[in-house]
Amino acid sequence: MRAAVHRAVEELLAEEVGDGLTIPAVAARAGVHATTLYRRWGSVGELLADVATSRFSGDVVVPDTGSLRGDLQRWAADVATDLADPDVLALMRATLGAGGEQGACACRGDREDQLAAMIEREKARGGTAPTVERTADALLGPLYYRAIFTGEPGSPDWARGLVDLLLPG
Amino acid sequence: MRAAVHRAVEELLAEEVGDGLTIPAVAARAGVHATTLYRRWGSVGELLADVATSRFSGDVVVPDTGSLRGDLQRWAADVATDLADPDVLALMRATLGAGGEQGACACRGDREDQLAAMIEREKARGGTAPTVERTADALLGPLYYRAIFTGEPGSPDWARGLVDLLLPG
DNA sequence: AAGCTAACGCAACGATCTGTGCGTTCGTGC
DNA sequence: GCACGAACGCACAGATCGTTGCGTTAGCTT
Repeated sequence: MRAAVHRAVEELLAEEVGDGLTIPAVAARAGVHATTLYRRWGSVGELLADVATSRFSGDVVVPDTGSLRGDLQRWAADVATDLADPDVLALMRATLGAGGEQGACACRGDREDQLAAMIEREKARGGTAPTVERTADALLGPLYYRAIFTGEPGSPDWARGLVDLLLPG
Repeated sequence: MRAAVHRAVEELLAEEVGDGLTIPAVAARAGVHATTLYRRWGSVGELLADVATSRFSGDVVVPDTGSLRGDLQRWAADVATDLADPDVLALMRATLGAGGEQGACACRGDREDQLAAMIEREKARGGTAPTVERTADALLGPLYYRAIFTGEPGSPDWARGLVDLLLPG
């Protein structure tokens, strides 16, 4: 039932409904009653934040290639591929608009945690690594900026190039 | 009259109305009739895109300090200060959600053009400069990412630090 | 097995939004 | 001076949304 609602939201977003993404519309598509949605989520914003949390958490596995550079390159390419999906873009834009602060953070998912995991692993290997903050600035910043604010999301190759600009050498 | 509507939109956004930003609400605040807004803009999304275009175009003057590093540092600090305003944040989030692709591009305003102007000036001086694309990745990316997706917009000092990471030396 | 709580379906109401037709006003060009 | 078109105010109607109250069902505890 929760799964049906989530699927209905993603389907409606994929159909360019724009501001037509309302509780009754989602309920009709999911085959449940609008009352249930009002009770469980209360508003479109909270529903979208919930969908975004599910969508952006755990969908990208943390790679383990043996080196920080390899890990980050693979991870950045995966994120770029994910952000290139128009449906994902529509979900993020709608969540940002209706979900406020909570929705915005939901769009990040656990991606900064994934960065922290890779950096921690490199340090455990005895290597040196930039801070999580700087890595987020150099990778997540451009990745999300291009996806959201420009019509052209970055390619996986371009994402890999970001890693080369971040790491020395 | 157009100015009154724009002011009404910004006021309502500053009041955390959330999804209560509707055409009738804006019309009542601006002292005009909703019919006029429906005819001129058609939807909240187009209205927000219009407001965003006005807000994000020409509000930051291109500095001229004599060096590319100085120009970029000053410009980045100005943009960071601008993005730290909660009202600006609310406007961007609402525009992203309701304005679709058009609204998203409106949030960039002419900031990439400003970057291009500074880079062009450095080249006219005979100096070397990174491409506009890479500069946007290194500056606009982190600036916008932190403002939109995290609750903590970057400080002007942090923004200046981004320039040092971009330029060699 | 009986009771209880939580969750969902259902119907109805009030409020709000979206869109249309008509009259008026203001500015422009002949 | 006069005709014309664009823009706005106004009132109204259809449609949709958000909310409440009640009945029913499923699952869990005792």
